[in-house]
Amino acid sequence: MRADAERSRRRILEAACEVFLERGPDAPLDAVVRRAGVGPGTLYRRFPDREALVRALVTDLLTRLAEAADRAREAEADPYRALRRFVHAAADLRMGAAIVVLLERLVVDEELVAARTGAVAAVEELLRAAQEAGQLRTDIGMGDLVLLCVRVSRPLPGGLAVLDAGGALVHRHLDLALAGLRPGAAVEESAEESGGKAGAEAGAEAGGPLTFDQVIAAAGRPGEPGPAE
Amino acid sequence: MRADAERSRRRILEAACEVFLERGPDAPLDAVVRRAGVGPGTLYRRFPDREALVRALVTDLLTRLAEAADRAREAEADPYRALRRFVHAAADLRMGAAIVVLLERLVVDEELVAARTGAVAAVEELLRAAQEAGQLRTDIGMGDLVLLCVRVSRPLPGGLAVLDAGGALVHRHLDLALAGLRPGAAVEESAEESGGKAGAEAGAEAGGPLTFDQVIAAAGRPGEPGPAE
DNA sequence: CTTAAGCGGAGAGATTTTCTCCGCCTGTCA
DNA sequence: TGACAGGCGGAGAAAATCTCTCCGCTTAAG
Repeated sequence: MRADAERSRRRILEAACEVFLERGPDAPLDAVVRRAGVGPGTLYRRFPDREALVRALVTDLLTRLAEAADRAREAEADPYRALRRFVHAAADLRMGAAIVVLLERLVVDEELVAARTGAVAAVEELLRAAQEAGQLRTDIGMGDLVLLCVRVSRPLPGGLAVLDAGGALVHRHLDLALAGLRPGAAVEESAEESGGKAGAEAGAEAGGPLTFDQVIAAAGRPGEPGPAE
Repeated sequence: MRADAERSRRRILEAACEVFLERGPDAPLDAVVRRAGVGPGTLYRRFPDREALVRALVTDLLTRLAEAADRAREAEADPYRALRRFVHAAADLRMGAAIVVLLERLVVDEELVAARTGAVAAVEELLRAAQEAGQLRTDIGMGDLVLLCVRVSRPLPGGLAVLDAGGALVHRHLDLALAGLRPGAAVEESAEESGGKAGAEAGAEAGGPLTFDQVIAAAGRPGEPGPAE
């Protein structure tokens, strides 16, 4: 593959990552093209359709995610610090967030499951180690960790995104969130007094840690719930 | 106003709130119509254009937000519990998140500023009280509180939204985030070791508490930054 | 029972999005 | 250095989506 072709490919993938993150997986490919600063032809030659682009992106991200986890574990002897380093790295790379946005649009074939399993295993290892060392609350599951990452590291809506310039704010808020996961942190009774409005019945079991399987199950079906997306 | 007209109006506002929250302030009004289960005619008769709808929505939300803050302060003697109650109420009503999404699309006239000031004052009061009582870290600003609320209570992207069914998960994660704001919570050195990739220069001053004014300033300008949204 | 306000939906027109084709440019290898 | 295969950007046709109006039927209110 020619050098400039490879460069284009990477620019497209990076642009796609950000665009999908900001505008959802249905964002016009045109927007990707514009952000990448290439012509439409270039995108469609490399990725025949939306599915191909998304698949390439997800595979790439899952791989890097697993690598980041391994690197974090090697770089920090302290289990909590390793976990923290990983979480920050994932946020930097816009990964955690991007993946869940995208997974739902794909038929998850074997290759994808393999990549996902690898990444999850690496992160789970970090989580478990921190919990066993008594440095993290034990009522937190992989699902909680992943979702918290997604929530905190997603770009803010609309004009607020500028606050995140450079990523400094994301890191600040990630640390705030992580602080809530330390064993010392106060735990509130869920109380269930939620107020009159929103349904008080627990759809997902609110009590225990959220497992990763629950997250996968939810991501599995496209637009099933709700009154016609 | 006839009873059914009022009912339609409310259904439209509720639908609009969710749709704008999920798909941004440019979401097709068609989608609002579909979710509300009314005909297009009904929407356009009540709200001549997008601006009218957005304005009605924001005004309504700001008012309710201020009310919720007052109610929380009266219901709980303990300052931290009052703040917590308010935060959960705001999440239930999809408010904090909706407002910031929408404010940027509006010319903020006097009426809007008044409503906003009222709401902010009420919440600021809650925050200050909790901090003075020593129940909350003092390196947290209104901006942090608001943004954390936005981040945690926004609907999850895509299919993951089903995990939030009933709102149980949002409340769980809100409590996790709040736990990170307690005085006891561990504070990390920001370290700035972010990793090679993302720019390490601090766009927003990463150090101190984020003020509400900073948030407003950011929300003020539409799509100024970035390489052509 | 009367009546006017309200409602849902069909659909015209405008806008946006997808994707192809083609002529020029640029790495790469001899 | 020169030749050329592969790559590039962009114009633009075809399809999809979105906005908003008009109209005949329904329904709340007196």
